[in-house]
Amino acid sequence: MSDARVTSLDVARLAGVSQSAVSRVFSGASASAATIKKVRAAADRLGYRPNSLARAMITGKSRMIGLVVAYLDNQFYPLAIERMSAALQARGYHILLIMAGNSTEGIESVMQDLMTYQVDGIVTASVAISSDLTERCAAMGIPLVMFNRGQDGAGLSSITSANVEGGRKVAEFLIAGGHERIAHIAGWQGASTGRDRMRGFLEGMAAAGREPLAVIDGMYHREPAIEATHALMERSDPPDAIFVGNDHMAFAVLDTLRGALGLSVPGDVSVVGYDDVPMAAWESYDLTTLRQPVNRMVEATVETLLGQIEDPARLPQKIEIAGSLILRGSARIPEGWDIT
Amino acid sequence: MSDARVTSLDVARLAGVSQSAVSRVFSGASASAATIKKVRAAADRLGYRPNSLARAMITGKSRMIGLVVAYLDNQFYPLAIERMSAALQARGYHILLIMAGNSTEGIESVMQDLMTYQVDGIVTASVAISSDLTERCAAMGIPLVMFNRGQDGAGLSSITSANVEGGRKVAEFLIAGGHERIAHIAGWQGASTGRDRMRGFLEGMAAAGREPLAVIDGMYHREPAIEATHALMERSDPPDAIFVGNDHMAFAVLDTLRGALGLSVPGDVSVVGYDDVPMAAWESYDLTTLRQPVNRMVEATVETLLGQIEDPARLPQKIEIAGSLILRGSARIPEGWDIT
DNA sequence: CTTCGGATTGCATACGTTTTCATCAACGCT
DNA sequence: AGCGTTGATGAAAACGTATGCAATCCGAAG
Repeated sequence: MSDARVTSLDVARLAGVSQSAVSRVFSGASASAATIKKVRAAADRLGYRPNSLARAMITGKSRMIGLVVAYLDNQFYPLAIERMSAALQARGYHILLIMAGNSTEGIESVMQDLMTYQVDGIVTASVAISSDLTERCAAMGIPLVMFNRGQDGAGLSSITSANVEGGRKVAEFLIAGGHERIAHIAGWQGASTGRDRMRGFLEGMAAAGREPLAVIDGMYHREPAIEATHALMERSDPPDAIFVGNDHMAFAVLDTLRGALGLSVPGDVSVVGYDDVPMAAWESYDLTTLRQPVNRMVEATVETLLGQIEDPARLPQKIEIAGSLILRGSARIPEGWDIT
Repeated sequence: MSDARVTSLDVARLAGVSQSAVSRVFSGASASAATIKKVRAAADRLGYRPNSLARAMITGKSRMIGLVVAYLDNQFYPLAIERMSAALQARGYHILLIMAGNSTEGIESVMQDLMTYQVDGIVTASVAISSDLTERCAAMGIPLVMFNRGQDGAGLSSITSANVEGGRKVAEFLIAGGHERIAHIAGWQGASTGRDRMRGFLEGMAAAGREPLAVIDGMYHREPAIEATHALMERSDPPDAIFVGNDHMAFAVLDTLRGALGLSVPGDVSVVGYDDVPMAAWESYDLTTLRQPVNRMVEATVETLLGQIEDPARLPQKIEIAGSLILRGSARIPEGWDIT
């Protein structure tokens, strides 16, 4: 009914109590049963809800979390956002979403923006930030955790899957499958995930005395991955297996192998991805891939972040979550492996 | 350096001016060149940035937009979010993101939450809301625009593609292609988009004196669409064309036809989708589909919303944006159509 | 009946900004 | 020189809430 915004003072007047009483009822402080009843009744009648911004001013806690995401092409991120949002909402937090592209200077200003909104914490997903910025966060007492990307600086938390181990598992799997010429279309080498997966892969190969046929940076994008596939298959000694740095690129590789090149998978080439996004299970792709456990990663992210918010003295953590290889139809399966 | 939060008063003291002067410099009000210089210098030294929440309290404008999204499985929504975020950021707005699932009572409370954060406006994407709630928004003077979903209530804005017309176009296309038994796996009939596309489709069929072989509600989800595909193809008179209510379901239909059923597309069955998400252009699917122009829809959404924010007297609008049929390989193309 | 203690309550202040208002200096014009 | 005009500036109020502090109330214990 009322056009104007209704404040705690309006409620107080209608209920015949002081403004502080109203505040106490809604902030859960102690109040007599009688007041609570009167206040609730008046509030319901006026449709009153406390102003979160005013509340944030006084308490110093906005209950908002800044979420900085580079892009959403890769299905992994929408999924992660969905889960993260649910987890945070369940704990009474809200998400201030920022899309950052991948320009470093853009990030800088955007993060500053976030801070002016007094967010209680920041999650960056697949985004690299300058150490200057992390220090600034630390100085302002804003906890920061990097999701799915590590960084060397000491003072910050990160949650990733066990990328090195994952890369190694893939190498072992492909070697066990009897592949002779194994290539790698790597994740973007500017990101720790891409580098770590590659490192693990190379270690796994080396441990068996093997070397990759070739390694090409696919930049985590579709087009470069397609080009890389062509480049690999045009060689005189084309690979009989390709490990691709993430599922998003692996789909492009599969499309190219089967479509433009008319090859059979896994008959001519085995393909293994990384992530296990839902689409990897779709019949058209049926992609063998190393699963990143989104749920557990999100859970850890939220836990770490809120932990640091509630207890600022808590030290930053770097958590790695192990994932397992999901066997599907895009890669030859070694004897006996499917029983595992 | 400083652990504490730095306020305009700190800057004022360092610059040797009053707090109001600092405020004026940062809010763009008039000030002498001398003061501006002093204030800027002091602010830079302290790393001062105005507190957006305090600013919001006083101006009554938080420069935050609430974005309520049901789910992100369908690639159309991540894409839309990405665009919308960019457009809003460019105009100095920020996004408060809420995931709402599809439970009606969940929406209710979540929207209330949004309002306590004093958002300047709300965009709902693919979400239905009670008329009670729209009234409450109106009463609080919070503009609301529904993205990709219409609703009959008079007082609210919505941006959709021209769904009826789109459905009709698909019908005409499939009829022109000489298909004899045309079926429809419809979008969720609880949503206006699903109903409108179906209505247009039926109108188009009727205009040619035809009737659909069958119509099944696919709920906009993958599983129901797969079941519907099986149900259709098990008939004694299976369809030779299927119009699917959106791309997300169409991918499931294609997977099922080609995979489990071993059929050829478009040899045995033509398939047409709706949305034209990027994935529709991928080689594996190569889906003929009716394009929803995301960019223009987002542009219109932002325009409408900000228009209403700046001028509250502006009337709500229902905007429909026409899309065109994108011809690809999943449906037989009528003689001469590809030249269009 | 008095006194003590704990639970409630109201008053006033604080949070960090924008904005109105009055003051003041400077300046051009008659 | 006097006067009005303009532009800059500081003091103070306001936004809507939480909370420390003092006052008050109530019942129970003595």
